[in-house]
Amino acid sequence: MPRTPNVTVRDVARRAGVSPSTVSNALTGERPVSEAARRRVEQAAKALGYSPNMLARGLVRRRSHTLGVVTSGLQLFGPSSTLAGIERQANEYKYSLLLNLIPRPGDGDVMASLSAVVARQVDGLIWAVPEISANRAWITPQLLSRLPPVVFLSMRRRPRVHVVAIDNRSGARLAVHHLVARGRRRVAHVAGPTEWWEARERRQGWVETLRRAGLPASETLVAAGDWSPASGEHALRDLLARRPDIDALFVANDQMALGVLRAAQQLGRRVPDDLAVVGFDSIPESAYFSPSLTTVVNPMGELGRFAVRTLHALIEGANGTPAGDAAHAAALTPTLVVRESA
Amino acid sequence: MPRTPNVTVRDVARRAGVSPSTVSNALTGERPVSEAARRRVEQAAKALGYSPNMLARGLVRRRSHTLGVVTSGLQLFGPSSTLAGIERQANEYKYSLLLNLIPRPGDGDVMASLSAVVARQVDGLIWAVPEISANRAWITPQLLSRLPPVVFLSMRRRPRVHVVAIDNRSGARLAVHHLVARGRRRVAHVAGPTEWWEARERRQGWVETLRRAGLPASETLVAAGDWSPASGEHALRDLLARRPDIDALFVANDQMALGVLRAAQQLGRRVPDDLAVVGFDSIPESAYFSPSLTTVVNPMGELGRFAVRTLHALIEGANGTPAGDAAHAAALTPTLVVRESA
DNA sequence: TTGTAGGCGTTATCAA
DNA sequence: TTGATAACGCCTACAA
Repeated sequence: MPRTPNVTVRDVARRAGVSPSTVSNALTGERPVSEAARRRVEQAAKALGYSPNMLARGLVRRRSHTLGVVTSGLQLFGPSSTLAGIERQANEYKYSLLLNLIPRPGDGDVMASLSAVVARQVDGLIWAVPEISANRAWITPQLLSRLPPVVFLSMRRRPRVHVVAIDNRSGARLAVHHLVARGRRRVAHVAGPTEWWEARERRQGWVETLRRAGLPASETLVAAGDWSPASGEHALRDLLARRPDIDALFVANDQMALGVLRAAQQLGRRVPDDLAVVGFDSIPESAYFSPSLTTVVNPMGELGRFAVRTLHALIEGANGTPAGDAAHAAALTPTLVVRESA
Repeated sequence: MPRTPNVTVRDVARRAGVSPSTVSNALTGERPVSEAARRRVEQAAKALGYSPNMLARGLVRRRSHTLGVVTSGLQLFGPSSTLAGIERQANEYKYSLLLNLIPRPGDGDVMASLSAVVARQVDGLIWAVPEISANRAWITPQLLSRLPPVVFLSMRRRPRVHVVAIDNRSGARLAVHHLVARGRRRVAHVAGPTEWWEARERRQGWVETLRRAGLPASETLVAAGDWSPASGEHALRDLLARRPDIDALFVANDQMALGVLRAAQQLGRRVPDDLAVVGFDSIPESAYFSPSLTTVVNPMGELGRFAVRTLHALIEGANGTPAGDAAHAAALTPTLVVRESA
């Protein structure tokens, strides 16, 4: 399979009997070109199999039409849905995506990813790594000034930074409120890892709702997992050992909820009769758990799309009217889907 | 947040008191540079916050150090695991990834994706869209000659094309053999959509194994789904209506198996006693289904890594010794994980 | 070991 | 409307 040698504007120009600039103008439509010339150029381009070199174009235009995406944990439903949403919206804007995965999202060393992306001259950057411990410490005005416009996903609001996130707290409130409204009085919580911002938010929503209802939200009602089904199983056993009286459970994600359901079955607690369970995320499988899982619908795809739209506005604003200078934060609100488990 | 104006090699050179080429050589290590010069260059680069422009470098070197990945269905476990594997291996080789998603994988119109990727001068291409109906019709020598080296994932072998795939058929054999060896005699099959190559392979493995064991593999023992849990549920009802005598089921993926388990429970068939069930894929949740699912482990991540290694060899060979000219195909073999359902 | 000059493929500028 | 020319930022001969 011998590669065809590069066909350039000059080749097309020669064949069409015009100058390189005319070829460029004809193909990009930047400036008007006579109908005759345009036709000849298009013919020549097709005949030669010409395809413009975006690297060269990017070099002179100082625009790569590429967005960098740094994310993590792609094998999970959430991050991959977000990525899919990002891609769809980027496609609509004719952006390409440069993908970079971070192996350990809790790690602070992000310089490699950062410079890889920046060196490739992306027009904007979406930071979709979840906020864990101090893995946002690198965000300084100093460093940001060397980056293209950045939109951060799933982290708490910060001054002078653009953030787009799911409103985890309100999602948790939805879930817990549903349980309380059904008459449950001892609502426990299986939390995600404390280091995760999203886990803390969901827990906070649980606390707030119980307090508001005049119900206890004590430490003994909480067990933390690591998002995995195994940890959910473990958490329920722990919880029941400490507090055999609980009658409902808000679980911080669907995977752990799956483990909870299994453990409940093994321990002879009927769901929802003895123990009502609500999850979070709404992974596709959750509708087919036994019993099917009542859960919070996390609009991950929409989050991705929204991030791209925000970034697009930032990029356009950057070299036009200096629009988006005031950093802003936006939150998408989850909904609740009620099924058998609660 | 004002963007810093571009810092170039010339700026670094001026500050370090050397020539641009010395800067280049010092930073890339292409050619030897005196220790003194190197130190001054590095200092200057750091002070100026210099970051090389990969677009410019790619233009002159004719190497973008970027791999294009075209895939589909990212919200599913398989494709996203593969992508994660691709990324990991690409990272080790210092490649960046240009991601492109195809909305409808059964569609034949792939030219947009193709030219977007080619125009960005990727050094190689991984085509990870599943083979469905005639969505490979575009693969012609004519067109391939205009593309960089391409590795195709998950499709049947073809002459003059590099293919890396999971050996679906042998995975299916593993599953069915397990059922037969446990004494099951009427083993039905919930298949994926006929249009999918992978679905046909898995079904073929089912047929082969039953034939070899002298057991029937008739049409009435097959129901096709669309990979979703809902379709699995539906398929089991159909199957039992036709053939109430079946005692085992090989399901073409874990998601459908989840639907099957649920339907079985509702219909009062005990798994595995009345009906043994084996799935395919080994999604993380499957270990926590009730009962936990015996299934075929699909090395998706490994597939991605392998694809990148293959592509890397192709790229290196392309402009060195003309190595990988003979197209080749490789298949990764799945394994079986035995749990409660069979 | 270092510097100079030229060009990678494209678009922008300016003059025709 | 068109064409020559000069960048964009970098690397690689080649010369010193």
